[in-house]
Amino acid sequence: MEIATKYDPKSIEDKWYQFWNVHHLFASKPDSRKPFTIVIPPPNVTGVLHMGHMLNNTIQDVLVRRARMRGFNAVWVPGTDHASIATEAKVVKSLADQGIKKRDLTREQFLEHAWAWTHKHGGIILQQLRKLGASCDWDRTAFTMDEKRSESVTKVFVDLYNKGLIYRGLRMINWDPKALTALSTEEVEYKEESSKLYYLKYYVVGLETLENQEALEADGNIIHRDEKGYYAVVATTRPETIMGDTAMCINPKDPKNQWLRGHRVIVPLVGREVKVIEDRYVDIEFGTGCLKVTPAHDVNDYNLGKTHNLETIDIFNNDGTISEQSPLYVGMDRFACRKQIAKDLEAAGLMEKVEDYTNKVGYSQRNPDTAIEPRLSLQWFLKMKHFADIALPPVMNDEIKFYPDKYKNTYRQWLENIQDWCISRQLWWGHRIPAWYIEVDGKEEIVVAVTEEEARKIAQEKYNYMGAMRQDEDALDTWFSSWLWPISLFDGINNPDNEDINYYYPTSDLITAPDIIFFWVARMIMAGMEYRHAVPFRHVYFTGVVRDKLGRKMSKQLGNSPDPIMLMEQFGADGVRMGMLLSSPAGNDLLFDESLCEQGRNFNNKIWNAFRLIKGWQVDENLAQPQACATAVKWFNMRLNEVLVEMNDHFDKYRLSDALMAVYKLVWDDFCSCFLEVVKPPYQQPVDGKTYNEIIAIFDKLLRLLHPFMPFITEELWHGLQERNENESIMVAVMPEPESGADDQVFLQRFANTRKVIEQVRRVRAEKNIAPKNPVNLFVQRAKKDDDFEMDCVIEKLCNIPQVEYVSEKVPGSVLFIEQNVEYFVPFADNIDKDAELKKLNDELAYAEKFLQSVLKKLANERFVQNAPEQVVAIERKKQADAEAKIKLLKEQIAGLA
RNA sequence: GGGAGCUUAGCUCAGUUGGUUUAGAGCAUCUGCCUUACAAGCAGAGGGUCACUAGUUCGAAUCUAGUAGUUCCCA
Repeated sequence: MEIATKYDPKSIEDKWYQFWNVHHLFASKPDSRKPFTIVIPPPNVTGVLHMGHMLNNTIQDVLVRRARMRGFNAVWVPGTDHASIATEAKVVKSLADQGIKKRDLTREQFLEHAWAWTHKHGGIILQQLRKLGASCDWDRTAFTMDEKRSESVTKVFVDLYNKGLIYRGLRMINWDPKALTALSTEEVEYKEESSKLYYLKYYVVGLETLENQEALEADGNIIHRDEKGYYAVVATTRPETIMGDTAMCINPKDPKNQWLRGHRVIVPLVGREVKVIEDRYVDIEFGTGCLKVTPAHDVNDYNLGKTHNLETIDIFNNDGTISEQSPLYVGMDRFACRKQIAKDLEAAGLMEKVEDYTNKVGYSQRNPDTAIEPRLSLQWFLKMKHFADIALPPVMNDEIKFYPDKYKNTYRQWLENIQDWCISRQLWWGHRIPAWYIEVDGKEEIVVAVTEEEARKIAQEKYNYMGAMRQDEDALDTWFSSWLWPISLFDGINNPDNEDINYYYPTSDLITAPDIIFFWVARMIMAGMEYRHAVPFRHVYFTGVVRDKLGRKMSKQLGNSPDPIMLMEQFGADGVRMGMLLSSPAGNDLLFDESLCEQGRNFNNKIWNAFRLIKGWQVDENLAQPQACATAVKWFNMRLNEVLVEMNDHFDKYRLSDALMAVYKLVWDDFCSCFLEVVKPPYQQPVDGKTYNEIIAIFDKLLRLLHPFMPFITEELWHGLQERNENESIMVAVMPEPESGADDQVFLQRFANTRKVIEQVRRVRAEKNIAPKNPVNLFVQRAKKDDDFEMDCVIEKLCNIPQVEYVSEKVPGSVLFIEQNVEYFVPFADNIDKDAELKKLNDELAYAEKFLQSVLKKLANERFVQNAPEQVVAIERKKQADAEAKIKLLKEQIAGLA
């Protein structure tokens, strides 16, 4: 059989993915086995695969494949999210490119375009996941806006409204002037930026003459006056909002501004007279201690306005331009207006000074270039107190475990300071709010129901109303559907007692990024507790952020994100999977570098070639098994068992990269570099049947162990290893599990020591430039033990030594080394570099003596001997004895050479 | 401003209850090899004052406090 020397992933990946699909190996139905459920964090329906998805979905696939092989009825449910704001923005832009304006379309027309767009671009990402090898149950693919999911959302809205948990109210909300919609507080991201602090003059009304000399002269007053009169100075970062000023506020305890008490001041340029109010809220230290109050455009000012009964003047249109309510600059953009007003204030002599200033500005998460505008608006809200109360305990008592668990803190903090969730969005792409407005006796009433028919019924019953109804124009926040995902995927809202939901819920693991812990994770827990009275998942594994090797977040703007599809073409899906996993310990950011994928590809190639080696052998069933092979097989099986224990432990802690590294080293260092080298028959000679079968069994186990990490190559080789039935797959083969008591620690230690001897001999060969094909001799200065034959044959094979010999005397003319306080001699009559050997021995001696000293120092300390546990002292005494023995040997060797 | 985390080899990270750790791994580096599965490879080697300071202890990478740097979350 001819097998290529290099592994070519391209030729096999599609073949096996199709094979799995055709044989329905990803599909799951409830049965008597234990379920293992993962629901995919639904990617944006019109999105394309990026490195974050690669990491996230690789991890999910590893966990699902492993669970499947461990006998669980594993299901991984895929789907996509409608991503209201992002998708609507894309559709609006695409329409604009065709010369169509959204506002010229009806809601129905727009939605037609949006669905067309979704059908065209939707699901690309799910196709791409197939390339990665994702073993999703594709028959279950869902979309947050498909029929079942939409129905679930509507039902939940109506239910929560009826429970009094959803209300509609006028509140200060975060407004995105680009997307033209309200946002929740979570969707605002604060960025630090360097801006200006403008100091504006507010002249005091009617204070041309000094009427109250005493107040003016009181201690601490800081009084401003120029030829036009007395004035207060207000520091602001947003001078354009002065058109909405309806008061000026000072702190009643601020000595600087006592003289302003009870006066009125004139808003610069605007000319409006406003009163000076007093409130402890004002920070005395900030700026001058005088605060301009704009109740329509700042949350804190709004609260002041409520307390002090101030007028509210909304000077902005919804797109961030100046509104007709403003006396000046109508129609101008807010930022253009800021520049202009600064100039005009300067020109009018109303600007005291301008300073550089660093402040934090809130930006829209979905439109990172758009500063959000606080705005008073009528929106729908979900009361969160109740949900915080039910969602906190399961995480705090570890019913849901977070990996890493530091996120418990973050979670608790958020829930303890939770604000009501603004769930309405002024968008069309999404779930339309099931609320209808009617006019009863000149008053607006709201009817909330799942369908219009039902709404009509309620209107009639409750208000005896049969007239026209107008449905709310707004859609719901996308997260208001995502939070139901683990339930709605199994139709658990519409059919709360169906077989699927009862079987698959609660799900097992959730794999997601920490930046959506509030948006999604917390809210899923809330929905789960509310609608299933049970947690939605047992474990939450927060992946790190994929960064480039300079530590920068990957982004389109920087162009520092590789194309995952290209990567997979270059290194193979298995290679990329491995690259993703290798350097991503749970919760740590992953500094991605293509070289990691290269490492993955190299590993694939290594396995490929190990396979080539084994399959290239002739087998002779009549040959007796050589001792070296018997030893190697015995050792490797024990070693494998050890690694199985280690890997299970890593998996239990969600340390996937450590689990992968453990099997990586097992395959490369133990299996390829050691085991195969021992059992490898001499050139062009056959291998004995017993050993061969054992090798095949071992390789089979290794492939199964590797399968969750690298599904394609393992399936290919597993089928090449021996004849399989037509529908057999490694995907559903049994995962090797550790056997307790299978490994003999003494034997393992002996083998480890043997490997050290081998290394020493190889070092000697390397130092002396002896080619591997030239045999050398090895003499051991001790009596031969009964079981030495087990290990000697391994040394002989790996070092090309005819026979290991035991002697009672030193062997002159040798290079020597000490291992486990036994002397070994490699005779080397020709040219021993005495000086070099002496130097080496002296260095070793110096090291050993220094070590002995540190041990003796410890033992000389009475308090140590008295206080430390007996065991610890015994260990130190053993160290002492060993060191002394070694020093003795070294001294002898030095004497012998000199 | 409040909170949480991090700082160990050139890089990315392990290091479980303080004691077989004068500290491990992978990658990278250096040396020698196209040896018969693999140069996407083989054999070998070098590399660290565990951020800094003080303390607790017989004993500190590990515990405590402070300092510096850094990341994230919240306001």
